Amino acid sequence: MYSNFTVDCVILGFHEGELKVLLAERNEYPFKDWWALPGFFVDNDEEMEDAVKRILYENTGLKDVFMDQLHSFAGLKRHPKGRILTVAYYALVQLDNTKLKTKPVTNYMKQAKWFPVRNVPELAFDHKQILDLCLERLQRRLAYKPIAFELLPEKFTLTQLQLVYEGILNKTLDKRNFRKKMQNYGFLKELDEVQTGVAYRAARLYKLDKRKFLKHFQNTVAF
Amino acid sequence: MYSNFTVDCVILGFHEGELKVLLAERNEYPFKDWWALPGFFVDNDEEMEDAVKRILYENTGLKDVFMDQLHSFAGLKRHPKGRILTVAYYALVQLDNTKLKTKPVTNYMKQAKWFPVRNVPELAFDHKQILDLCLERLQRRLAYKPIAFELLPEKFTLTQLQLVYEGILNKTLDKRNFRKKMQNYGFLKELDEVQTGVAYRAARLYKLDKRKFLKHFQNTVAF
DNA sequence: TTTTATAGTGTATATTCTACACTTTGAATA
DNA sequence: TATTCAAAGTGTAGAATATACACTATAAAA
Repeated sequence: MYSNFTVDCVILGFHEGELKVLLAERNEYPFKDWWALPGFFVDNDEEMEDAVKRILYENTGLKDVFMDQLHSFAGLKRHPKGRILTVAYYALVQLDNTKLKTKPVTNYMKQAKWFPVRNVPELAFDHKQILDLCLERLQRRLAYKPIAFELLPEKFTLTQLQLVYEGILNKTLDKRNFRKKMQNYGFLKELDEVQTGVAYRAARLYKLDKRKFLKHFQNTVAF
Repeated sequence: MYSNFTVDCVILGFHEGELKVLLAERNEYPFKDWWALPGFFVDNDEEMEDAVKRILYENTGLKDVFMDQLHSFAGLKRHPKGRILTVAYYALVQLDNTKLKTKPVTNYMKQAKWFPVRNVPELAFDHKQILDLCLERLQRRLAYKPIAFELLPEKFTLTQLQLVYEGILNKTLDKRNFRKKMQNYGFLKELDEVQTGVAYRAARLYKLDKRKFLKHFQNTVAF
């Protein structure tokens, strides 16, 4: 049995040097045929986080992803059928070519598709607002949560890491300064491995030492 | 008519050099006679923010206060009567001696009282968790939102401002460095007035130039 | 062997952060 | 009116961090 509130998910991935968001094409009124953030009613006996996981799985086939609550929206006019409270979450997934395929659908939606976050079609409900808030939050949280690393595979190059930072911050960064700073933090483990399958000099691979990361930022407050 | 979700308010003020939170003593089951964050069901035709304003007014007699959404809680076990989703907000009020009196009550609560935030009694539901999350958020947001100023009267001394920062960050700061930094930001207007009613050298009064403050922080993201 | 595309690296300057202690002021009071 | 009291107000030197900036190294492909 459904409860009376929904969760909406801003599902983000990083692909081709760009931050992408997964959108679903609705197959139900209101906003039939519009693109929207994947979301649905939470079951009565279901924890919110489990509902988010379920929606994530239905849309991407992925499990065990990083997620965090964003904000709740309950405007009287946000839904044409009357107020429906929604709790927005964001989820960060590690995309690679095999995972890029979206799962083809529940009955209430036609398809899911990845879009560059700064270039999305018009969205249903107040979902554009939710997306914008999400991007703003990510920029802040990037400074103290391991957000960038959740978007990358376990082993990554410094250039990939920089591209993720640039994608979230929406600005370019200086390569040398970026590397210096990251390496000074001391939470990157340099591996004895390099990239494979590239037609040029292969870059060194790194891993995040999450314990050190968390320790580094647990008590870091500005001032 | 009531909707099926509530708002809970972390109402904060600054008094006697300390950050204080307003708690209400419940007069209803569950948790009758326990201290709790003031909160109540949102009316069906009421915006959430208006519900927060209403609760704030009922408890303090104050209007026009700064507020911000914090987080939503919908755990299946948070309320003994079954899941009740609550949207937590925080509100920052300018306390002074005249405003310290709390309004004596609606029928669902016996009294409201101010407590030091780091020394509250055991709280009903998951309200301690909400309060802790609030304090953590405030520490982060202090760096880019005019939180400290919402807790102070329009005209304030630098020492008062420092005490607010210290109260929120829960640590002491160096006086000279604090002043240097604040004055360098350039969003404080030095007034031609000083404190009155003190038995020692009166301190200069300052005002916040909110436009400059917002401009200063609108695009400030770490990195 | 040359080309190509990206990896990888250092330095000088400016800015910000930190630690730290004494003098000034104004009201109260003796 | 001189003294006491309590807080206001102030500067500097050294450390750490941030910024701007351009070339060489490497590996695969042609």
